[in-house]
Amino acid sequence: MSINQALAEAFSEIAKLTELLGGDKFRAIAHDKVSRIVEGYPSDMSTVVAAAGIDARKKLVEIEGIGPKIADKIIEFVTTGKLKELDELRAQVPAGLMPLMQIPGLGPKTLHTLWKDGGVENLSGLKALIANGKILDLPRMAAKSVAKLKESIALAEQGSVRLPLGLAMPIAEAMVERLKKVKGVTRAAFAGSLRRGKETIGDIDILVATSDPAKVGEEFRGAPEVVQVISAGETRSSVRIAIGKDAGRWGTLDDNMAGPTIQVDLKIIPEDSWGAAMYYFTGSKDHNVAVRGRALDMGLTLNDYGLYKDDKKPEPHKRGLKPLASRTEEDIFKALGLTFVPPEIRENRGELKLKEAPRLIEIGDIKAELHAHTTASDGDMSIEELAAQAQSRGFHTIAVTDHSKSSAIAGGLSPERLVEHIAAVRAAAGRVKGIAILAGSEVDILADGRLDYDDELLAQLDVVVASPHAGLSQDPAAATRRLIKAIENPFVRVLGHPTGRLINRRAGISPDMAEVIAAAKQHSVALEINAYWLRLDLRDLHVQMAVEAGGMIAIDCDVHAAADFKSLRYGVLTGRRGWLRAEACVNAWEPRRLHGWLKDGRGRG
DNA sequence: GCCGTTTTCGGCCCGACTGTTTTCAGTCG
Repeated sequence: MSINQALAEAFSEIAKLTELLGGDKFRAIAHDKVSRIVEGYPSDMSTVVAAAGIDARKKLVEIEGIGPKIADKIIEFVTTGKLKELDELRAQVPAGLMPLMQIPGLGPKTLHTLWKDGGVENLSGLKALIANGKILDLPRMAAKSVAKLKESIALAEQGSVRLPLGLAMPIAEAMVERLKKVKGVTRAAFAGSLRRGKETIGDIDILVATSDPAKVGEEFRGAPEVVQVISAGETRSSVRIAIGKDAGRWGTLDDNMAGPTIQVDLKIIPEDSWGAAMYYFTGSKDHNVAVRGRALDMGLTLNDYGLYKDDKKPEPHKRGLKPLASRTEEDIFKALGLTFVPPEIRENRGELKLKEAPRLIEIGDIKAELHAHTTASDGDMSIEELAAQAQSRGFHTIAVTDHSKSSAIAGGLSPERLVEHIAAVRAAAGRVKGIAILAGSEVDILADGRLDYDDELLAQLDVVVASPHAGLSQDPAAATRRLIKAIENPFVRVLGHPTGRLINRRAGISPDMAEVIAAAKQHSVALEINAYWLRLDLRDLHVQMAVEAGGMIAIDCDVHAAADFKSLRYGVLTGRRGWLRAEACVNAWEPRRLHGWLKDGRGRG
């Protein structure tokens, strides 16, 4: 786990413990906010502290949301690996109590009561209190609440993990399409972290504008995959749906891939408030809080119905007040004097200070695929089928990059077979017109950083994608050396799925990304965003680091079958989350520039 | 615990839904 991740978890735990102990709510919120800030911070906090030396405290306080006390805690954590405050808080709470906060509907107040008045110290204690009926003696605990709690416990015991983007997106799109067909519906769309393109999704938010809210609600809650109706109001409903078990290329989901259910929220939106609602429910939370703070500073108030003059009274939309903006997201940004920013970068990481709308990479910009497999290794298309698929997507270049010899399980090519394969690719390139077919290889980076073929063989290739496949549990320092050594090989142009992580399955290696990015820039190597939704590697934060450092990015689908080209959208979303522009993405370059760079490393304009 | 061209103290985003209540607390997003 990265230091930032560890810090984020520590601050989040402090927030939860503070709430549970009945401490200051806003103190808890402040820690929770810092948890998200640290988690999303592009450089390691240990690096920040070390680089600033004696000025570490001053440096940290410059980060919005971090004050002197939090700064000291960060310094304490990165220097000692511990937080005294956290240890003290933990000592006050039974260890078995904290996991109960995962139970939906069970918040800090209720848990506090269960603990102090009901004597509950862990899950079995809670179950016993329910079983013997004594839970009914506690305040605000009657039959319905208890029944709901029992149901929630059962769901929590099944475990839940965030759903990978590539599984959530098709589910949401299918639901939106179905709701669009309901009579009276004028608009339907998904919002939330899915719209922002996050790599994993906690729940799906669907917004609908309709003349018949009741009918949409019924349709939504009555869908065949619904396993639980959590709430059912006039304008909002929440359900849990079962998730299909098809996890794409790599077969059936294992238990860590996805919870058996995911929550889906439906919001019925007045047509006039569509933009305000989309903005509100797209988030992120921290972006929303920052924007609404700005609104308040301007004497305005923003909710999911619109932007209103602030008269210090709640629910302006119910009192007949006319909003200053509400119909489109653009209207709201404009009325607040902000530059419109697309959903993917609404994370309160500097986007609100932009003077000009960023032109981020789009799917239509991608004109080349540099990472694809054929039947020669573990793909299921021939060279020409692959080329035809790429051509049908309007690409000018497709690189054939089958596995190297060490990836035996993926049918990696021996040096002799690679020589034959190169000839086959060149022959196909001669026959197929209208697209450049390049001879390449996805070469394993061995654990010590050596490549799987020698340089004489690599020299015969048009494209070398170097990727780590095995030895993914090595320590960060070794991983950093490994990747940098591969980058330094003069024939390498793309570093494929740099960490080897698989979302919800394995962490992969944790190299010092700043060093890897600097080396890649120096040697004119592009870092890949592997678009396959299980990988999304580089991840968004590292893309942003690379972009800020002036590095190059490749977005590749790691094609094994024709359907894999559809992953491109997830790679592009990840790029956009990292503020990537077409200029820095080699797949968006014109043929001459791309091929020139592949040949001699000089492609940067 | 953080933050500040109305504030260095007193705020801190805002509303829907539920269940237990007779007017609201708790949870969630």
